[in-house]
Parts: sequence; structure tokens; C-alpha cells
Amino acid sequence: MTSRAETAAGTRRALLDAAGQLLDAGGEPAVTLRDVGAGAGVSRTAPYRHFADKDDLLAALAADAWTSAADRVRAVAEDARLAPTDALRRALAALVDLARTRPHLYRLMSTPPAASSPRVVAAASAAQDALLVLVARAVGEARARPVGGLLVATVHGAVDLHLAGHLPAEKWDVDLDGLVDLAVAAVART
Amino acid sequence: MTSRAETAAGTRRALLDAAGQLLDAGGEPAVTLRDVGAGAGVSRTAPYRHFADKDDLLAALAADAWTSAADRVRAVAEDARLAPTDALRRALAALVDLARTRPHLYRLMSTPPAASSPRVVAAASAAQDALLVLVARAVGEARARPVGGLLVATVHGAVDLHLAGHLPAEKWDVDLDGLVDLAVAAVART
DNA sequence: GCACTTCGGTTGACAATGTCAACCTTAGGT
DNA sequence: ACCTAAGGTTGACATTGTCAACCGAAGTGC
Repeated sequence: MTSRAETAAGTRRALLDAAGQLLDAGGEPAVTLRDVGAGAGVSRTAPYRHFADKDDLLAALAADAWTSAADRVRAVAEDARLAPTDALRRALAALVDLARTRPHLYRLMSTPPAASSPRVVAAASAAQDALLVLVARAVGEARARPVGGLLVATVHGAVDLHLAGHLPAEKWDVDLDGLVDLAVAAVART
Repeated sequence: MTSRAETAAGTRRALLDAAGQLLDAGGEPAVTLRDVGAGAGVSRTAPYRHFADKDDLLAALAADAWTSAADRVRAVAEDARLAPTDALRRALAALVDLARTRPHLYRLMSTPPAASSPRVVAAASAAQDALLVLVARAVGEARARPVGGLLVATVHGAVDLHLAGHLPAEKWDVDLDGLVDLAVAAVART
């Protein structure tokens, strides 16, 4: 019944889940291969049967997160009742919510260790494509690309500064949500 | 001649310099206390006489960098010949240049390890204050704060995405400099 | 049906690293 | 002329990522 491939896929997912939990609980330094193995019910070096090394495991975690984020954006896009601007707002809110709920994961997604992990970049790119569709609906195909870039940069920047504690609301008179709203409003005005 | 305080300050700076060089050369994982000590001509545990631990050393490095960045922004502000918008552009260009020249240092500044290092946040805040002055000159005191927040978020976001490889110019039809220009233009239009 | 391969998994071992403890040396105050 | 404390050193240790050698059973070819 339990074919080899099935159990293998099972432990692989268990490893990723354990890594995600450790990441949420204690940040990247808490993600140790030993604890990941223990959390998945296997032993220290088991991860090496599924990932090249620790960075590869973290990259897989980040890539999976991007893929699921892209799905959420696409789900918003499929709700035809939403006005373009509202859809955009909701899609971005999903990203912001992810960053708030799982800050360490968001950090991992936006800055994978060992800089150039193509898998993560590709998965993130897919999410950006999904967002681009929404931007195009809101401002038209012609302006979509540069405006989308600006929007993505602003939202990511606001989230990242917020997470780093570099965005005190009292200094700027706006908080994270306020900035996202401002950004969307600016886009809508275009 | 060489009073104790002088030599101490000397090694402290040497330690920070060595750490900075290692950081530039190989990123954060390359900054090992042993190599920092060696680079400064002292021995492994010498850093502990000047910093509480490794994170503290990195935080000091980041804080120093923010302080010097703030100085550069203030220097731009003192050049009275510059039109407000041009001054803003030039100050932001200095930040972008820092990020391009020393990407690992920029990363360290914007995301210090052990999240809440008040020294770094305070130094960054000073740099933001300097920028806020320029924004106020460009758009007036009234709107300066939220607009400044938006600008800071956008520029940081663009830089951060760029460094992570998440900002392919062919997808968005703009590159890093283009985004910064767009952001400043949007601010000027306000 | 059987030998063989391959894959997921395990334990043992090792080098690198952050960090503490104990010790030394000497500038600078009393 | 002492003595204290601060900067510095070496020794030691626990943690961690990773490799090598080994093992058992699921697949595979005959």
C-alpha cells in the first residue's frame, strides 16, 4: 500500500512542515537540521536524502510558500465580482497578512540564503505574474508593467521595513496598512 | 603616547573594519569571529572585549553604516544650490549606491540579525530624519510625513527586491534606477 | 521465484564556529 | 611602589552542518 515514493513524499513534506514550524517559532537560526529531522520523526541526516543541503531545504520552503501565495492571488483574481482596485487591495492584503502571520517565512521568501536560488526566484516570479494580471485590470495593459513594479516595490518595502522595526508609525504618520492603501490609491489614480 | 583608551579604540575600529571587509567579500556567513580577529591582527576572542557577542558586533557595524549614510544625506541637504527634487534624488541615489556597492552591508543594515537591535533602529531613524527634511522641502511640511514614508518604503523595496534578484527588468519594464525615478516623480507630482 | 540494485534511512565521525573560563600583562590611579 | 581592572590570550566545550560507511526493504530483470 505504502509505496516507496509515497512514504518518501510523506517524509519530505514532514521535513518541510517541521522546518516551517521551527522557523515560525524561533526564526532562521532555530532551524537546525537535527531539529528538523526530529520534528519530522526521522533522524538528523535524513534531510540529505531529500535536499542537497540546509540552504536547499530552506529554498524549497520559500519556493513552496511563494507558490501558495501565487495561488491565493489567483484565487482573488477569479472572483469576478470584485472591482479591479478592490481585487488588487485584497491580493496585497493577503501578502501583508502572510508577512504578519509568518514574518520569518516572509523574510526567507524575500531573501533566501545563498542569494541566488533559482527555484525561489522562479516561484516568486509566478506570484508576481499573478499580481501583474490584477494591475493590468486596474490600470490597463499599457501602464501595467512599470506601475506594477512600483507597486510591488512599495508594498514589499513597507512590509520589510515594518518587520525590521524601521517603520515607526509615529514618525511617518502612517502604518503598514496605511502605506499599502496609499500605494494602491496612487496606482488607481494613474 | 598610546594610551590604553587609544589602542582599545584602535582595535575596536580594526575589528569593525575587518568585519566589514569579510562581509563585503563573502556575505554574512563569511564573518566569523576568528577571521574578524585575524583580520584585525588580534586573536579569536578579542572581539568579546569590545562587543557582547557576534550579533552585537554586526549591529555596531550596521549602526555605523547608518550613521555615515545619514551624514551623506545631510551633506546633500546642505548644498543650497540644489532644487528640492534634485536633492531628494541625489540623497536617494547615495543610498542606492551604497546598496549596489556593498549589498551585504545594506542587507545587514535593513535586517539586523536578532531582529530588535535598538542601536541599529536608532541610527536608521536618524538617517530617515535627514531624508524627511528633504521631503518636506520638496512637498511641504504638511504632506511630508506620509509621502516620506511612501518614498522610503518604495526605494527600500526596490533596492531589496533588486538585491534578491526578484526584480527582473524585463518583467516590469523598469530597473532599479527607473523605479527610484518614478517614485521621486510621483512625490514631486503630489 | 530469485538475485540484485537502488533508495530512504541510520549511526559514527569530523571540522568549523560561537562562547565561556582561567590566566596573563600592563597602563593608570592611589 | 602597589594594586586594580581592562585588553588580550590560550584551552576547552557544546552545537551544528556535512560526509562516509553501513543497513533494510521496495522494485526490477531474468
